[in-house]
Amino acid sequence: MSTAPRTARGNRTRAKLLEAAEAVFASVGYHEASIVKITEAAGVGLGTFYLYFDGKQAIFDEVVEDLNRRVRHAMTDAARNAANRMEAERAGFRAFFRFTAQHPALYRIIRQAEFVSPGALRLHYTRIVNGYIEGLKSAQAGGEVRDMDPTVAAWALMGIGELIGMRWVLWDEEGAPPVEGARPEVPEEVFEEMMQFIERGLAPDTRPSSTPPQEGTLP
Amino acid sequence: MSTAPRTARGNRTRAKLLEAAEAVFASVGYHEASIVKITEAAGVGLGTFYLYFDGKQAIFDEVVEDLNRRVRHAMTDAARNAANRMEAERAGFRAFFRFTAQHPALYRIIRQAEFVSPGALRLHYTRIVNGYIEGLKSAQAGGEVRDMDPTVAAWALMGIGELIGMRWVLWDEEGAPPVEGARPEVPEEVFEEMMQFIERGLAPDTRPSSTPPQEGTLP
Amino acid sequence: MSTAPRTARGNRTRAKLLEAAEAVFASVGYHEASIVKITEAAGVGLGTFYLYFDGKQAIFDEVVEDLNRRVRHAMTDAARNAANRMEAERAGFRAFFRFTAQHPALYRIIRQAEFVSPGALRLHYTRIVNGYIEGLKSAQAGGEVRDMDPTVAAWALMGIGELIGMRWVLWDEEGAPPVEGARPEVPEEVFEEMMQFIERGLAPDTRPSSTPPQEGTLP
Amino acid sequence: MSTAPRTARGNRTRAKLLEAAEAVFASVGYHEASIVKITEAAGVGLGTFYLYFDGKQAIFDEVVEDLNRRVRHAMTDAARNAANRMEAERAGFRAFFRFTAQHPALYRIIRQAEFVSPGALRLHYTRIVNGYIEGLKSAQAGGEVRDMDPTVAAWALMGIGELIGMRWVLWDEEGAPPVEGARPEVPEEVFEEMMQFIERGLAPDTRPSSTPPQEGTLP
DNA sequence: GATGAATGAGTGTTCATTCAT
DNA sequence: GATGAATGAACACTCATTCAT
Repeated sequence: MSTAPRTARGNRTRAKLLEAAEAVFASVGYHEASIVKITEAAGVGLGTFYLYFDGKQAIFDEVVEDLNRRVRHAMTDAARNAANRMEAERAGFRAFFRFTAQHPALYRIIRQAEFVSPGALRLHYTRIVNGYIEGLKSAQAGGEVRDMDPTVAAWALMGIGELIGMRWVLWDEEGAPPVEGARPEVPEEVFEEMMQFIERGLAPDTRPSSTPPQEGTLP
Repeated sequence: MSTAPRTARGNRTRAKLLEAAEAVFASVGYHEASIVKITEAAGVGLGTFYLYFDGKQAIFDEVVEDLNRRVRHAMTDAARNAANRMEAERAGFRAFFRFTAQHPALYRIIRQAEFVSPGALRLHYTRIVNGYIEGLKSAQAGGEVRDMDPTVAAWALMGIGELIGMRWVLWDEEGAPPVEGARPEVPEEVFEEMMQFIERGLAPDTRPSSTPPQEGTLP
Repeated sequence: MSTAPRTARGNRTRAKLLEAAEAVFASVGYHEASIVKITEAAGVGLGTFYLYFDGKQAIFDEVVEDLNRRVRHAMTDAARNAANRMEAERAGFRAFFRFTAQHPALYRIIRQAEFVSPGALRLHYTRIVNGYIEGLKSAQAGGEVRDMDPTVAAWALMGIGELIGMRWVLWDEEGAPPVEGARPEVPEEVFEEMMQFIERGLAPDTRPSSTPPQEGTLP
Repeated sequence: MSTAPRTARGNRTRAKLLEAAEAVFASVGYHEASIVKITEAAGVGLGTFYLYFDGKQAIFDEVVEDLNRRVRHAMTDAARNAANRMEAERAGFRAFFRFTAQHPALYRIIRQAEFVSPGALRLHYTRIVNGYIEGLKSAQAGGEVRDMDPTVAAWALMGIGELIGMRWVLWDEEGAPPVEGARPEVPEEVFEEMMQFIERGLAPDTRPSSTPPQEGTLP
């Protein structure tokens, strides 16, 4: 059974392992990632691994957890000072793509999780989606978003972000399988088109018939 | 080196292997799927496998290829007799979800492909997206869809379908990781909400300023 | 899951492994015996082992079973043509020591079994003891052995054989730990002393005072 | 290299380790017993172990030594105030079984010693047997035991005690492999049958026909 | 005197692949 | 065309031992 580190040195070792694991999982995937590769990348002995983690699964779960926490923080931080809901949405998506660009691990690891750790996978998506849902609800309360089921909308947004990110952040132009390292973010035009699509999908109805006040301005 | 079957018996054997492989990959994933499991499921000898396929990767690629062809046929078939573009879109999505429900393998196998066979993964998405793009282009020509970049729209649609499908088709309610076997399709309300979202996102502008005829009705 | 061999070649391989395992277990003990050592001794590939046995424990159990069967056969065969019970006992013990001399594995493996496979250990002793018990019972019926609890007597005999065998068959004079290879049997004087001890322990009472009644029935 | 403790505190630590080791070896066997388990059971740090013992083997040897000393003391103490040789024998066996019941470790550890520390094993048996031999010799001098080779007799007694003890002290009725904890001693009937067997095996010849006094009754 | 983080050789086991039948 | 016995590289994981603190 692995133990939490009790010393500063132990804390450092554990962190090195976690970081190395993220990199290795991201670059070769869960199954090709051997403990030896991880410990070598971390610069520690093989046995050391088992001082801090119960096994390959365990560190994988922690990596997923960690990435999930970080991407959500990145998104909420970015959305914090937005003027309105739509600005917040844009900021959130930008942060998401930026994070993806800096941590390609996110996608690659999450996709592996399907078979490796289904629970972790669901938790990951659910947490992000829940963030969307909350945002959408308050936007609906403020009249900024039309009255649709926020859960459906949230999953739709998640899907849009996921595949747009995959296509424009992860896939290098017509190239080889993506590897680690920083990547360009989503091109501005693409981002704008995507946001237009989302905003229209969520926009409240503006049918003239439903806005009597304007009619009052008529002569 | 594998050989194309030369006899009718050989054709049958090859088909049995392909079918078995799909089932095995879908239920336990690529890495847990051993050649022995596949040949046992197919009811043939272990050595026979290598008469028809060059290896595990090779049969995996063929399974992906096969699934991709089938899901696209299902979608285009469904959309064929649609009255207009939006009807076609609805029919396509429905077909996509139905196929997913009947072949959970689709998702599960595709997600594995990221590391196993990146080329196959990209081909899969690209082919479906290309179908969307074509449809969107012709809809734009007919004025049914607004003038946005059809590629961005296509990837957005793909993402929506992917995650809505994952959430409502593959995940059993609050439960264990999805396994094989047929599942319920997406609930009607969810489908409708999703389609509303998409339709609004794609709908041509109906700004009064751009529709002078309406202005003429004013006094 | 291991499979029974289906071919003659497979049968040979399995037998080679079993024989090699007996030798390796006997010479270095269960824990030091690695599968590699066994397969090398058997002259087969490492992976081949798992075609025939489920693991180290499994082959160990089979080796114990096998040794047990053989030692019992050796004993009953030897006792078969004995004139009377006591002759049978002597023949049985001689066979036991001879077997031990030729298969030092017997002792060494059995002693290991305590922790490795307690069930196998108990079965081993119980089976041999049961043989003794039966023999003792019929000897009692014939008046050759006094009326004591045959189970207690059987375990006592077992113990005598075990430790006399250990001392005179397995331990080379004042020397290093015993290794494999044939050894001298128990010296004749020791054997004779031991049998005397046993025979007296089992001999029926011959007090004249206890049999006069029968004599009294004579005319 | 381990050091003898120099302080009272050190003495206590060493004793704790020895006690813990006996318990751990007894319950899981030599190979499953890890130094960590022992130090945890002793309530000391892992590194501390190597302050007092050179390694796993070394502490094992000490545990064997210790158990051997204690069982012999138990036996000689019990036999000390016996009226005659046979009483002493009975008392010794009783003490042996009682010790076994209270320290199942004895058997379990001894059986492991075969491969772990063959020297320790031989020393253990030899010491106990030597005690028997001495006792038998003096009994022979006193005419209480017949004139047989005392070494053979001693090993026979050892064997009887060993297997009767194993069967009735260690094996719970028809049950699972024995674990630690106190156990019932050998049932009285069994003990009595065993002693009868031994006494007859050792008893001096008392054939009336061979006793000259009777001859004197002849005319 | 005491500690526990670090190490890496060694183990059991799996499985894609080959090839003689 | 079909088979399955044989192979060995590769992996996750354990644990006795060392040593800096």
